[in-house]
Amino acid sequence: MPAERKGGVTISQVAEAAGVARSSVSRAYTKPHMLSPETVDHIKAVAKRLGYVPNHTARALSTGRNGNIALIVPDVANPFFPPLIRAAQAEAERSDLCVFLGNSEEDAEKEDKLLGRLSSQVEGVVLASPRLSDERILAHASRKPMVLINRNVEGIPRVLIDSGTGVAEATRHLAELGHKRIVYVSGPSASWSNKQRRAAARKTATALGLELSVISASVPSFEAGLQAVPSILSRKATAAIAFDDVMAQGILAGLAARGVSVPADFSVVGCDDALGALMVPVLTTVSGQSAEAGKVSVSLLMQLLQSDALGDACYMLETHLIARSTTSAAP
Amino acid sequence: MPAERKGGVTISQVAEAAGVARSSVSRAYTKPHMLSPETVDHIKAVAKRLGYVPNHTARALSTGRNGNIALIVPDVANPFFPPLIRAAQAEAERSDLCVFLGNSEEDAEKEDKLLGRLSSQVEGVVLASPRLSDERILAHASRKPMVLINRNVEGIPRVLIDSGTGVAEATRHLAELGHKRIVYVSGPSASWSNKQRRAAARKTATALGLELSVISASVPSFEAGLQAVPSILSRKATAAIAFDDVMAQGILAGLAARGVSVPADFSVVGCDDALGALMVPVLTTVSGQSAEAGKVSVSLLMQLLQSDALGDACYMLETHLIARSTTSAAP
DNA sequence: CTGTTAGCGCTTTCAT
DNA sequence: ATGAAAGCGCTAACAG
Repeated sequence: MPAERKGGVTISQVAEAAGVARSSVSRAYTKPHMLSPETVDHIKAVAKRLGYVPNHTARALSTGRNGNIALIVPDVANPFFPPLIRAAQAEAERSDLCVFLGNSEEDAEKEDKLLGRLSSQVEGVVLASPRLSDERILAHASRKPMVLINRNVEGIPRVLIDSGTGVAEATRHLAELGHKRIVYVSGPSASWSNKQRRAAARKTATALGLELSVISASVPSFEAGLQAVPSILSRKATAAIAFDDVMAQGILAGLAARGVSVPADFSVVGCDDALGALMVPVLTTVSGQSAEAGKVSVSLLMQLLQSDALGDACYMLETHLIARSTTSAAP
Repeated sequence: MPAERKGGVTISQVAEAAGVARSSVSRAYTKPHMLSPETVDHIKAVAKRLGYVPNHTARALSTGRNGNIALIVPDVANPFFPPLIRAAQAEAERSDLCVFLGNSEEDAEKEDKLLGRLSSQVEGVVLASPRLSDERILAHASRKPMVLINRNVEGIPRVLIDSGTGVAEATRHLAELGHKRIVYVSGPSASWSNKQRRAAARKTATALGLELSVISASVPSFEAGLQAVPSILSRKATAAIAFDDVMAQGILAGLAARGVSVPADFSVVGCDDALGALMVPVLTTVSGQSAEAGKVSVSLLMQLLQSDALGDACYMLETHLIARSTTSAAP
């Protein structure tokens, strides 16, 4: 039994047992149309009887293609990513690819290492919300086909979730509700999305005559949101736009703990719609598209793998405000 | 440039450039102690200059070990799993393993396929909350080292989160609060955890003289929880224990929509503590341990890979009630 | 259609 | 301490 578990049946054994050449066995699996139907049947029958299973590794070494891709994310546990991962998986499966998942823990160095470690066994990689520098990203991209999610590096195919539009809508929404002072609670500084959101909030606020101040957090966590609350309150703001839903949720909790009721006394809007309608009260947020991003990214990667030249592909995904119950007229 | 991207530097090129044999280059990486320090330095220097990176696939073919493991879960997007995945990753990394992630979409057949597809390129697999039959699991386990999470199949190393104790505590908690009629909102029928939780609820309820009825749902989703609400209410129950936090959240939402206030009019408790304290009101739940399970499972797998015989390992993780704010005295 | 012959890039005895 | 040579299991020209 341990013998069966070890190694396994090889193509040669099948070939001998079937009385054909090794190449025929190989062809029976990869190019059946090149063999007579009877031969194929015969070979497959013998193979099955022997319990033959093609060795993926050997095939990969020979062909140079391993049928794997890597997906690297900053934090699997951040609810923004699971839908993305799920969709990417599904799309990969359509092309019969397996996916390595890498978790960088929001750390640029770790991301770098993962890229190095994984890239030797995949055909391409999709890098989601990288915290790495443009230089390093370019370096890796020059060695392996790569597509980026939520990072705008020219020359590398990328899918961008344009949360700028959604955040602008959110800001306008708050303005219309009569808010005058609002705060943007910032996320990771290396995050493209964060820069984009902050810029959109600032621009719109200025255009509308709102006062906007920014509070910084490095990691987008519930905790970070919670801790931002005293600072938010001290600025006499009546509404906050958070980098993402998780932080928004933390802000909600912090507000509740201080007896500030939402949305009566204070309005908050999140980003990504990662928590969906799971909460009570239901969070006003900016739509996410993370699943779509996951899907599109691997589909782009597929194209990249086939045509090599994909040009300077940049796929934009629209977002918009989803007004639910954490925003209302300014107190 | 595309030339650089193709293939890559091989051991032979390094050997030639360094004026040594291929085997020496190999040894410089895998058995440095067999070479003189100077030779190692020299080789590594040349290798670095050339941008040499050992080819994982070739090495795997030669050694028979690929340094990969597979982790298969029913649903990445279910908040129970991300922490598990994260912890498993981290533990795998400690042993310098890469992990393939498989998502079965709560579907037994898909799980079966994934297992087949992945097992040819990994050294072992950890199967979390499988929906597959014991037979199929055993079949796969006989071909590849495997450890199970939340599934009790004798002979296969497994880590079990004993939510029975926690659910019993929860039931007792409700009894003490004066609830007389409670309902257990069931999860996937193929889930070991579900059976265990239901059994614990039933047993404790009986012992305490509570009336317990069970409502079935096949997929543990927010939606499923939401849809269970009419049925729950029709049974005149005053409290519900849900298979997991996500369903509990759905129930909360359904209750809110019908104007039933929690915990004043109705109490609900979840399971897994997957949502942590992210919600308002904060969910009373049974602790989860999913991260610990992820960690322990790959650590067990490591042992299994080394010693082959691991005996009938069965690692139990304790759980207990976390009383927060969705439970209170019966109305 | 099918067999022969080289490798893919690396590890690993076996010599030296 | 280092080199030479033989594969790991499979695919891919190139012949027939």
